[in-house]
Amino acid sequence: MSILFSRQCEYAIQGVLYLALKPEGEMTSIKELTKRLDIPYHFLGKILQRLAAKGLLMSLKGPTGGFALTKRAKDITLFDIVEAVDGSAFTKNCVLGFPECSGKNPCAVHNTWGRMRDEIYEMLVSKNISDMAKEMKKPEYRVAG
Amino acid sequence: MSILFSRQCEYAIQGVLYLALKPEGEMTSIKELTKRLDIPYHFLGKILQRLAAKGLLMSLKGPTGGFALTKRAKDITLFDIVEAVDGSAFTKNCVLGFPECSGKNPCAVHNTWGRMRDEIYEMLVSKNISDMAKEMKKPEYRVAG
DNA sequence: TCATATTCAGATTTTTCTATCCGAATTTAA
DNA sequence: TTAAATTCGGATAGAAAAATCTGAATATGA
Repeated sequence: MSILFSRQCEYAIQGVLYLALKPEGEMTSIKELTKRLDIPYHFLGKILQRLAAKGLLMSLKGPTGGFALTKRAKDITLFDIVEAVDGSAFTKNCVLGFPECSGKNPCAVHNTWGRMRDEIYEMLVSKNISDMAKEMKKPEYRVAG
Repeated sequence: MSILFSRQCEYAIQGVLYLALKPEGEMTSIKELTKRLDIPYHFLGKILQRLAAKGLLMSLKGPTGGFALTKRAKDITLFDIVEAVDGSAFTKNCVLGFPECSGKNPCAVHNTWGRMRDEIYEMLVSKNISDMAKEMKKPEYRVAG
């Protein structure tokens, strides 16, 4: 079970991190991505199409075609990806599910969770994709096979 | 979309918080609960049955029947409920979804998220249901209608 | 005893998310 | 020009979660 993000969103993050290690402008095919990461082919295709539609990725058909980042990896944050795929519901909704929870009518963990939510948000915007990908020793070999 | 917990779990928490305001030993029917909280009748029934099976609640059939806490509200934490319904997957899995993420092979937010996860856990075990329910001005009237 | 109000158990439906399939459009390179 | 490799678009299937339905069992009180 996914924790904070939908599975789609996790796949999107993993894919973009992989793309971030590529030389700028080089195209990467879904085929290569799904071979290295452990993600179903057609599902990842859909996800990358969505990211392309949102302007995060560019795409090219034909042999030598594939996907690439539209911006430099330095200028992309985790939050950009999460927002594009899952939206920003987690910044708004009550963590206990009370529909009317708010500052004036707080649930019992409203303030505590508020601080944590801010920390999570900070985590998502603070690091860029380029640094993150390099930080992980071998993001592309994470999955055995 | 729910954030950290499944919808079932959110409903369970809301229900138990409501029960915590009742005099010790008093039975509360699903009917009353679903009238005050905004939760589908039969779904809540299933959830309370599960909590009863796990030993958190007791139940009684017939008129004047219903559900009640088995322990004093002071001795129940949010974590007790979350664990009973959602299990403890969120304490284990990688937040970015990398299947092989671990201390030796960490993803780019492994340590940061680890700290946050611990804080969340701390939040779940630190407060008891009794204090929480009282803290909220009127947990039972949260939902308009 | 009997009508009523409840929980209980299991099956079923609905909705949402995940994943797959297929054929068309596009691009490359021989 | 043609074969091959890719993305694209839309439909479909499958799985999981959420919600509903139905009838049985049980308890209450008149």
